[in-house]
Amino acid sequence: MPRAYLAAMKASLDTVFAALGDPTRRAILSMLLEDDMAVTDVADPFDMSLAAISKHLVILANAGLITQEKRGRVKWCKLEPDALKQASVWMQGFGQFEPVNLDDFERFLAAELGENDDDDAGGDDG
Amino acid sequence: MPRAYLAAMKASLDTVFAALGDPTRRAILSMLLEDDMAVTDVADPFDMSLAAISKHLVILANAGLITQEKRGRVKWCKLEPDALKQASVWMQGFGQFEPVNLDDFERFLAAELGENDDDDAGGDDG
DNA sequence: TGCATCTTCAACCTTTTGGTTGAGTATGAA
DNA sequence: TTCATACTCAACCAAAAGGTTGAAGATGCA
Repeated sequence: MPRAYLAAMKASLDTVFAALGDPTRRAILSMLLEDDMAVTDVADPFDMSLAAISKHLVILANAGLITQEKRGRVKWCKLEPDALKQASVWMQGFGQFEPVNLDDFERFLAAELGENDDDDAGGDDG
Repeated sequence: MPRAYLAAMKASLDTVFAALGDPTRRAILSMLLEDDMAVTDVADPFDMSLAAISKHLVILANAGLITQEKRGRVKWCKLEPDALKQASVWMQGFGQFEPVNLDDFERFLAAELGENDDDDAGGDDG
């Protein structure tokens, strides 16, 4: 098999993309965009046991997408966006996309919400 | 749950990232970077049945990452890099990465091969 | 010490995923 | 028509993923 294909099969990309494949884990990453959080607080908005969230966090940590640091009883979770970089490089290699900025990201989120979220009555800030 | 998290859970992102989570499927995408291919030819380098590859192709097509067009007996598979774009936007929203160009991509592939592939004697350029 | 809190572990369950095989369909060629 | 090629379908299987529950460690507090 040609060598570039081996690179595409690299394990680290594997763990990153597999981690991103689960919607709960992507939601967790989005939450951590705003601030570091304790495991309990990460779990809070989800309709799922703490143990399940704990497992998701292990998967994210193994992929390098977050780090966890215990201070006292509390284990703090921190987003590590650098781990996304190699995956991003891989993806952009395909499309030669133009660079994307935060504006694009926010517009993207807004568009997604417009499609999805019809219980969002009002509260639209521009 | 805050609205941005819902966006992070969007189904289309889900299918794209889940599709990318499998190393065989990423390898297929890499192969299609070079040229459109028939299903049989896609399957050829893999140590796996044609039926298995056929299923992978369905997953890639459902994620919008490829399209398939039947001409005669042959079903041609074509890379659709645009589907990667929204995933790329999502990822870049996290890191505010600098734009990446094809050079970066190739350097990335080279570095991966350096780590992995020790039958690669020489060819190390800084 | 005793108790509450934060988190993980272990055992278990169900569903999904990724693979196989053999048969079946569609097309092309002789 | 007959045969070969290109691909998919259906049934099945094993392993992995994602969830649950209850118990068990750590740690902090009174």
